[in-house]
Amino acid sequence: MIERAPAQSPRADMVRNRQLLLTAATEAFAEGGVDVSMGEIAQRAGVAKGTVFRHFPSKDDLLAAITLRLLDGLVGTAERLLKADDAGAALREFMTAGVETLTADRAFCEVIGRPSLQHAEVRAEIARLCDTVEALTARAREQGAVRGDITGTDVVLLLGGIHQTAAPVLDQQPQAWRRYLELAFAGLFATGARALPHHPPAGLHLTDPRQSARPAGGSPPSPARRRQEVTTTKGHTD
Amino acid sequence: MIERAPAQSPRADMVRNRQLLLTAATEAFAEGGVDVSMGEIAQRAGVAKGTVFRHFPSKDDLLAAITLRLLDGLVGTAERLLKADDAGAALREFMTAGVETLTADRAFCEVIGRPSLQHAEVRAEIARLCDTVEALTARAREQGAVRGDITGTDVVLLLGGIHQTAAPVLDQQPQAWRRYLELAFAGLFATGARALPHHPPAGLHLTDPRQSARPAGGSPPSPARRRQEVTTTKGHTD
Amino acid sequence: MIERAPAQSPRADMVRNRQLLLTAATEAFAEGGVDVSMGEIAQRAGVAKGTVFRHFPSKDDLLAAITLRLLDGLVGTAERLLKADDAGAALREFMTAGVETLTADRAFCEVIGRPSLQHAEVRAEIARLCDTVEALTARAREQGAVRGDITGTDVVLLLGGIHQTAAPVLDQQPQAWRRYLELAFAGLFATGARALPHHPPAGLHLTDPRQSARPAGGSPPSPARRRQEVTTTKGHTD
Amino acid sequence: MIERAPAQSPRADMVRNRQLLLTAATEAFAEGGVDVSMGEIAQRAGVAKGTVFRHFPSKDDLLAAITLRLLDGLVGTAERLLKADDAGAALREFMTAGVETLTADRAFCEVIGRPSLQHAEVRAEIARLCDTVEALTARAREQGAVRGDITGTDVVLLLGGIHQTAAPVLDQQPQAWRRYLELAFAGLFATGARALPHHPPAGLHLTDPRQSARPAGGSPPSPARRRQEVTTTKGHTD
DNA sequence: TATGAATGAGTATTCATTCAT
DNA sequence: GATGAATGAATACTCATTCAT
Repeated sequence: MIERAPAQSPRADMVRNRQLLLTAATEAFAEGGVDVSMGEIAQRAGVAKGTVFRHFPSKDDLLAAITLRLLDGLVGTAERLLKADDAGAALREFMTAGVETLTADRAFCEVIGRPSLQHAEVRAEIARLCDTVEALTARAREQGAVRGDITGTDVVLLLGGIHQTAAPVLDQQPQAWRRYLELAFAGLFATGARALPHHPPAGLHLTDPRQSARPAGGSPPSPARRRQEVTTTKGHTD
Repeated sequence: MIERAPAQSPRADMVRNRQLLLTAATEAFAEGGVDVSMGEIAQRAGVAKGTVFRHFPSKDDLLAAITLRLLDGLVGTAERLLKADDAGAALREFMTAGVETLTADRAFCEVIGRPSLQHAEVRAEIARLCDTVEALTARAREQGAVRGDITGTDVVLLLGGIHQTAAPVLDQQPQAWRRYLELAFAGLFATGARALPHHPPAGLHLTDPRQSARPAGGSPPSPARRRQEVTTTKGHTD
Repeated sequence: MIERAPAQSPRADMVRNRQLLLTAATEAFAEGGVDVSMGEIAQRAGVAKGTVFRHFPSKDDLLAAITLRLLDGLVGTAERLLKADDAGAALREFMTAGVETLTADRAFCEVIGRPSLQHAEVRAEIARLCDTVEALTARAREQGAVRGDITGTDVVLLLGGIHQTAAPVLDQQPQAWRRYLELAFAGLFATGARALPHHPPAGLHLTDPRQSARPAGGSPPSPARRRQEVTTTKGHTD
Repeated sequence: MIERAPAQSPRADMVRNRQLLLTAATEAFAEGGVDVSMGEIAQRAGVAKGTVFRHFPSKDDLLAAITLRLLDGLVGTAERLLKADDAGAALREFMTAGVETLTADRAFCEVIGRPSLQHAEVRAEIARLCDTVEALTARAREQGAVRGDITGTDVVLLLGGIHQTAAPVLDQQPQAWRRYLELAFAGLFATGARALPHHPPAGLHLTDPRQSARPAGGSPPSPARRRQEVTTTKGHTD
């Protein structure tokens, strides 16, 4: 109902809308977490609700797309830093970038933090991130810049942990994460410290959540659950 | 639907139900986060929905009750450890207990992590926890067991951070948090490390969420939002 | 579930649905009073519950829309009659139309009758009605057709009163209101009668109900009451 | 659980409670209308909810009991006035008392106004009231104090109408009903006025609402409706 | 392709009523 | 008889998703 400039290709508009949506959704989720409604995102992007669903068949797909963009960014950063001379400094820089990213995006944390929220693609990208960061970490280990028992997966996991440490005071002290990042560095670079217990996680090669059903005591998965398999963890029963 | 012990007084059943509810709710929230419905909790506890509301007039009250139990436990632990000789070991023990507690309860983290989810009582108890832990930390500092720039609030915040670090692999490796706890200790006890940047948070003396409205760019607060001021952050639109 | 005329634009259906809803709601409220549920209205209109809320974001809005339609009709009638030569006859005609309207709609009375049920818009329209009717009445007074101490607000109030007089026998004698209307005329046009006591109401310029809390003796306003500020007056306890 | 003074007879307490309840309920309903909850009434009376139900098996029964008391009062007043010399003045006095009673009790109006809210006993008492008032009116007619075409049922109905006229301004002008009562007198006593149209209602000998089902278009009476047959008119659907 | 109206399952919460103590 | 805990149907309202235009 609103005219659009006749763009170069018929697809130009679609591409534009996709960008608009990703931007709006990133912002919206960042501010409000995964519970922000599709309607609000549509509105922020200035498109109709139907358009959101044309581009992303479900809310989960949209969440996945956004998360992937962020993960890609981190992977890119890690890859770039792989070329730096000082591997310790590179690791520092990567982690700083990583925590900053998380701090800006609440939804990202929620998605990353809950296995049940994850798309296959996201899981794959997480694996890629872990691999790249493992390379980064390996170099730092070899250069003696980090303690020897630290893995790439540790580093990736720490990103979320450091962010979470500062999260409760985020409103009052938006930079507090820097404090806890430094504290983590102190641990990470404490080459003389006592060895870490418990073997390092094998990576975040998370299993498909659909296979790890309710551990115990739950009711059978109601049919109404079918929709929303991924987004919601709302158990329910009735 | 559930057998009942032939209790002596009508209160006996009520007490039992309250316990049943707290247990069921703790479990349910731990598994599914704060979005688990009251209906599911009722069912898990084997009572009718109305019974949940008789015991906890609103979902927030239930959440608060659960959270308070956990916080009380932590405060108790901290108080007990205040009497230990070795303040460093005491701090270690407190943090171990703390992270373990968190690991058992996802909702706890969500409630603690989001100022907007908090009851006045919960905020008060958090303050109390911070104070007690500050005392614990002060002793450790004085004994030279921890670096000098660590506060009690730092310690409390770290509990959530350490837990979060391991959370993504919780299903596969339920003990992974021990690894990151030790790593945190390495940072905390690294007395020679470089000073932490950014002054320590003043405590978790969180402000009343009703005063810190949506920061920016949001949609106008729909009137229907009025309900549920505390629990939900769900935006919506259409 | 219901046949639809093959309309030209998507709006056609929407308009139709809006009409369907207003009609169904008017009927439903007329029969059952304001306590009829939104679900029943949806069903009567042959639409889903969500559709009702798309058109009228809350029950109050629906009630207000219906009431406004009726008020508008009355204002229109009054304005038209302002041009008549015989002001007394015009007033008679207006009142006849008014009572007839009310008789067709119970909810209208409940909404008009209770200050606490009112939308700002409804209050404004009531004020407009009073003003127009005051003009009508003033002319009748000047022409000596009505007693001198009758105001427009009196006339508007009488509409509800006359309707109410006949309401208990509405089912058995749907035209009984004509009898009481005539009786009211006899009072109104009784120019020689003794003066009315108590000064006339200043108009129905009702105050915002949120400022006039429970007068006395009540229970403390439960927080859960916040929702539904307008529609319900349901106290509760337990 | 609370000791009570060992009253004369074992029933003394019951009688007391019944009074307490009737008083509390009258007040509560007067203030809040029929939607006040049984819980609130119990609380106001200082008894437990169960006690309310022991005395009045359902909310309708309680409502009926209260309404009967008021009706009884009116019948008593009418009977007393039957002995007065000046029948016109007696009628005036009766109506004044009647409207005043109504004005003090919102629930009474709701119950009287809606056939569907009525108990058989209430209907019988209304009939008795009509009869008594008919006698009162007949005397006034015979004395030429009222116009000849006015019946006792007219008078009873007018009570509600006059009250309703002033109801919308009740908060601001609690005495406004006197104005409309006088206006009604002017009509009633206007012996020279034109004859009233439409034959007078045969009385309020209302039919059992259960026999006059939904007139048209409604949904089938849901089984869940069975309870609450009288009180609620809440249709519902889903 | 974009739109936005319609859908309908889901949520928290209320309240009359029942029943064990 | 009194108590108050438990019940469960009902209600207003939300939101992901579908589908006609």
